[in-house]
Amino acid sequence: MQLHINPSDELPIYRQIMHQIIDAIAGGRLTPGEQLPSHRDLAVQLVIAPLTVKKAYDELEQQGLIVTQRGRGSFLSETFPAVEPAQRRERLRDAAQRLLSQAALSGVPFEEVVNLLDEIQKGMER
Amino acid sequence: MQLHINPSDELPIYRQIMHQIIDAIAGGRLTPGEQLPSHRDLAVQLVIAPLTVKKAYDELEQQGLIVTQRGRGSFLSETFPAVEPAQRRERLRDAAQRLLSQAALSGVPFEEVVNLLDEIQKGMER
Amino acid sequence: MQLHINPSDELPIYRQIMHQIIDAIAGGRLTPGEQLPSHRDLAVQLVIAPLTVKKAYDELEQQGLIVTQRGRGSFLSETFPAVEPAQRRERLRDAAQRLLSQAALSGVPFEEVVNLLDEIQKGMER
Amino acid sequence: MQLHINPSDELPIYRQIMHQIIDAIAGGRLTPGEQLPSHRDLAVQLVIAPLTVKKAYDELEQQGLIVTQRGRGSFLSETFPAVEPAQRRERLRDAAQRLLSQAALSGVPFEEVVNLLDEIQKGMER
DNA sequence: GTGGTCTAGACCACC
DNA sequence: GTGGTCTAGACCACG
Repeated sequence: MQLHINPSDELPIYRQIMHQIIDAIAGGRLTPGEQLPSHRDLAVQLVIAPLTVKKAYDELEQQGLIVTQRGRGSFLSETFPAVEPAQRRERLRDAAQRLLSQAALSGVPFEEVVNLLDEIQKGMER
Repeated sequence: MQLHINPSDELPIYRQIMHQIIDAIAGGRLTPGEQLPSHRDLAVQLVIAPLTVKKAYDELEQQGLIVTQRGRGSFLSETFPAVEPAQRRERLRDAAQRLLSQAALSGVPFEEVVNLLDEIQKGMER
Repeated sequence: MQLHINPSDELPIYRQIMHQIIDAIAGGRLTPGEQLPSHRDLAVQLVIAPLTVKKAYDELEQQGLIVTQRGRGSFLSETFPAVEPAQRRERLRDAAQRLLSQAALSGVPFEEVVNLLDEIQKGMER
Repeated sequence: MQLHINPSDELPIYRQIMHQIIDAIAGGRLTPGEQLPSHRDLAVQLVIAPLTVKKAYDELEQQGLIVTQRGRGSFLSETFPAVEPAQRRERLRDAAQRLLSQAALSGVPFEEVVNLLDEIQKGMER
């Protein structure tokens, strides 16, 4: 798994890590049960402090996406957490709303947004 | 214009205000040239510090979305700024990526996402 | 609110803090909406690193017991999170099981355990 | 004797083993003088490292709950050690405190806790 | 003044 | 080797 972080991004580093792992799961590039790199290794690879990676792992664990075993390592959950359907729908609507606002403000027509999504979707299935 | 802010949201209050104004523009609920409430009035309405509203207005002005005239008030720009096409595309792709990841993780199929967007789009055109 | 921590306890300091706050809520010594001391102040009071207190607050926030607002402080939630009844019952049974095992092994008769609980219960209602 | 361990529990595996053996003694499912499975056999059964089981046995031996005879195996003590009454009382009070806090936070009334204990107690006497 | 993030490094417990 | 905790201190963003 190859992660890229940008220290000068507005988003905190630990959240960038979280997002990329979440995206990798969603895109099927990480499979359930798979072992993640140790937080120390990943820290070396990304040239950041180990605690920063650990914080990302900790939050993912609290969300139920990964499981950590002392002395063994961190692993992707076998079963992902069930989300309240109502809340899920609500959140998705928010995100969709935001996407369309941004597109409209940038002058990108609705059709192009759908095309863009199609394109990304195909990339994620790879 | 009715705004809703959530002080315990991760997003800073001033950014919540910015987003909602931007969304209102994108959705056509605010029209070019229209006058915005004074930052003091809006602060009273939202029960927050006036400085916080002012910061939101300041940033929007810097982005060229609103124009402030001393002694008269703040107004929506008549002409919205051209955004760097490459950057615009990049940002939109990020937002789209995030939307699809979220959907995939929640188990919402791609088709439903497109349906959701369709639905929202129709609401915004109203 | 007076907290006492024991650095040489087996339980991590941040968990000792969590437990004591949870106990204070359960015992009604902290009321919904009440502001907690800033994590820096509490750190000074307990003579530990601020990050350690912050970690306790962070975990409590993720559990929905407290709410944090940037620049304002941390507050007890107005509404405590609803726990899955099944899971709640399960956990309580575990804890009860452990208590009785411990008592039996120490040779404390069942009646005395109930007396002890009575006594503590009265203390918590104060 | 059937043990169940959970590698992703916060409690170390060796302590999980200790607790379950202690609980089995307290509940009368293990009788004084009885032979325990060899640490290797138990390790195979639980699919964990033999060293981990050995550590549990070692600690139990140090506490005087089991006796190990070289070449013969490990056995439950015939006489359980006397625990410092003050310390015993202190520990029990802690556990009871925690139980009541948990119940109060979950909205379980005191009477139900006592009922739950009654129920378990009857199960243990079996 | 508040919380939010990050660092560099230490020490421990576990497997 | 792994994760778990804690420190002391820095810098930033927010209200």
